[in-house]
Amino acid sequence: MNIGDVSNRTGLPAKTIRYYEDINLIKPMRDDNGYRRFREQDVHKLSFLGRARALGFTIEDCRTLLALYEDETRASADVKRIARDHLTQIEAKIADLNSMRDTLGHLIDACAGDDRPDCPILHDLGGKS
Amino acid sequence: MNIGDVSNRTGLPAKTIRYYEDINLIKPMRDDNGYRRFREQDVHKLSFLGRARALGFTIEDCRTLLALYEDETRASADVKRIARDHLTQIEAKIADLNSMRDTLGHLIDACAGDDRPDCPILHDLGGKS
DNA sequence: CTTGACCTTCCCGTCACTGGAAGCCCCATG
DNA sequence: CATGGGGCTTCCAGTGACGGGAAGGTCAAG
Repeated sequence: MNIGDVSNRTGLPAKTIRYYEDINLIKPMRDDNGYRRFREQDVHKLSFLGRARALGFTIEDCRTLLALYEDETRASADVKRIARDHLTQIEAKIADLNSMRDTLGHLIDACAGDDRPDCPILHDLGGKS
Repeated sequence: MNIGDVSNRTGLPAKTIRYYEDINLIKPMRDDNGYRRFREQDVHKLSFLGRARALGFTIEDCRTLLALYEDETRASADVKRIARDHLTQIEAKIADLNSMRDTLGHLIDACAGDDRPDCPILHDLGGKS
């Protein structure tokens, strides 16, 4: 299977697949013409990576998770710890964004949005004094 | 005022202040020894930028907002549009993160987190088949 | 034989900084 | 007057996770 087929099957851009090879997440074979040749095993790994990335795990987390996935003697506690740490990060980000959304929402509501210059948004950014 | 004082007063790292000069957000004077000399006006602009960045506006948004801030003939509608667009982005990000949090939360709850290898998190990442 | 779709590598750009090196400037102390 | 330490300068490189695009090799169809 060539990279285009793998891209179609996994939904990952070819660029991303090459990148994952660059950083040693996958090691596809090579044909005589230099083309990458992917086995089912590679496609499976890439699908795994796609799903892990979609859950927001960093590439380094993905690397670790993939290693655990392939380690029959893993402890699920190790996986759970990574996931929990990541969840904590996500929740922190959500909190940040919620705070921004609230502030911004109030300012937008207070702004007339017409052709006059008076603007509570700019007033707030300029200092609450 | 030197960059260190401005950093203390605005809370922005000196590196960031230099960067903002590099990209023409501010134009501090220079002393004979080459040191940047900041006026109150510069400090005020930097505080504005710090608050706008804290609300998650991109640098380019900040540039536009600063220009509007200094334009007495602005229309508040222009400001409001930028803010609303940004709010939309924030809400999209929050939705993404909430979805990640929910999925991840369920998986974490389902994972024993002990020394056995069975792990619903990895199982899910490996494909729901 | 040519066209056009794939594939390859390589390098630069993204965004908003951050770290660090090498070197100048200024003030206080011995 | 020398020295030491902190502050300032510029410049270069790295971050994360790719994406764009150039230059060129490969392959199957018409």
